[in-house]
Amino acid sequence: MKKFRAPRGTHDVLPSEFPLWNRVVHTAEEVCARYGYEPITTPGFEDTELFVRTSGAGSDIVRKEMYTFDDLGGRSLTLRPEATAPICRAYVEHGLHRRPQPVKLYTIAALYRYDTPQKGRYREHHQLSVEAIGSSEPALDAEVIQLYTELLRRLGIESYTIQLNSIGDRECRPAYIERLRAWVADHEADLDDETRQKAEVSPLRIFDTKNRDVSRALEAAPKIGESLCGPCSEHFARVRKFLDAYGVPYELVSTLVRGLDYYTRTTFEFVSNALGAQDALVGGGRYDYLVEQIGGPPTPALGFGAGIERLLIAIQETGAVAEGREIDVFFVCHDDDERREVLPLLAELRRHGLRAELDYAGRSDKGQVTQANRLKAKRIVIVNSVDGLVRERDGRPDWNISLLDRSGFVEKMRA
RNA sequence: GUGGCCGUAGCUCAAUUGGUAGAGCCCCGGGUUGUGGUCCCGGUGGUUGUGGGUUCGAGUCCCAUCGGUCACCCCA
Repeated sequence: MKKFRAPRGTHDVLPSEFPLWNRVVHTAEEVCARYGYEPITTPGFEDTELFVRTSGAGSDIVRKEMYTFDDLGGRSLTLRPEATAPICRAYVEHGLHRRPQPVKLYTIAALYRYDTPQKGRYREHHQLSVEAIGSSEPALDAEVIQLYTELLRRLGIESYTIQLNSIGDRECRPAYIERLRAWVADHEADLDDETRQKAEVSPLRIFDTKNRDVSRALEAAPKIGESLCGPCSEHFARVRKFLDAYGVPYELVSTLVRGLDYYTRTTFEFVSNALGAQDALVGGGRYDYLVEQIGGPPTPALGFGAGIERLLIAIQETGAVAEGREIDVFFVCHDDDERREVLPLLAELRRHGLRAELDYAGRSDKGQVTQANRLKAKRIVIVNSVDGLVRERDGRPDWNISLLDRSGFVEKMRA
């Protein structure tokens, strides 16, 4: 018989992992709600063209990471590799641009990328995506970034650095890219093949190299920051001032770019040394042309994606553990007569919000008590006909209780 | 897609120069105990990731493949 395993790069979230998982998810939802972001859910797959057009044919996602398939009706669909384009699609499709702007949305969803798995990188992973659509205000950039610092604070994650940059817009970036390509052409001898190729496909990313010599050579290359047009430059300056006002520390990284084509102006990443090579806790930025690119009105926007699995790794690095909810009452029964006596009480306790259990594994009396202790039951009720011997977990003396008075029973178990 | 390391019970690991699989934990039962977390006894559980090959014989050697892990690439 073939043994099945979770497909490569995917993983199960087991019950023992849920307390921590839920802590992350619930905290994220609460923080988003306080900042005025509303939940939205989009389909797990979309028209392939949506991602190709927005991420860019030259992006790694489109070139080699999409789970694309034809459905039985001949449609080309793709498991969503990122959440921003789908949310913008929904924004346009449902006329959210007619609502008061900006529209602030968030979602927590599984994303799919066909990539080689390693620590913190999975083929199916989950992201908190926060998107603020319909405003170019620098204060909104600062809000989105500060929101995430607040989430990290609530989760107890302190060891990280915020990297910030601006990559310009369609006014200033094309001219800059021309200058950069020209510089690369003049300095080919000092660069490697990889860098020369990147200059063609994705010129902004040439700075992201591990080659020391290339890196040194590139220090003399023109940087986007020096080439920003007036409006972009002013926007970036105001973003920084607002971040300062929030008291959010950041470092300017002139080589920080994004892998997707739709980004403009502000880009940022939070990096953590707890994560190994995949060190980004979150990545995001502005995408002022994305909405109109998919058929909506010109609509400035920004957002970020934060990997839930990476947050979990970072939290575990802090040594934090989350415990599941304890059992309130565990009934120990010998036979069906006693079970019939107990079942109504079990239902009654549960109806009143208590977590009550009994044995379903055919355990011996001793085994049942062991099980109760294992579940950390606060109270064990050892049934003996219509009475029960109540044993307190905290060591207080045992006492007897009647099983006949239901409401009285609930009262005493709540005490 | 590329490279390094790794792959024995649910978990953590052992198995002398290749000789035919074991321990602890967990789980179940029994004993002791205050019908309890200690202790003692017993039990369930593996075609050694999978498929080939070398050999009288392979967990141990070789090849392939799958998976894990770390790194490159890129990112969450």
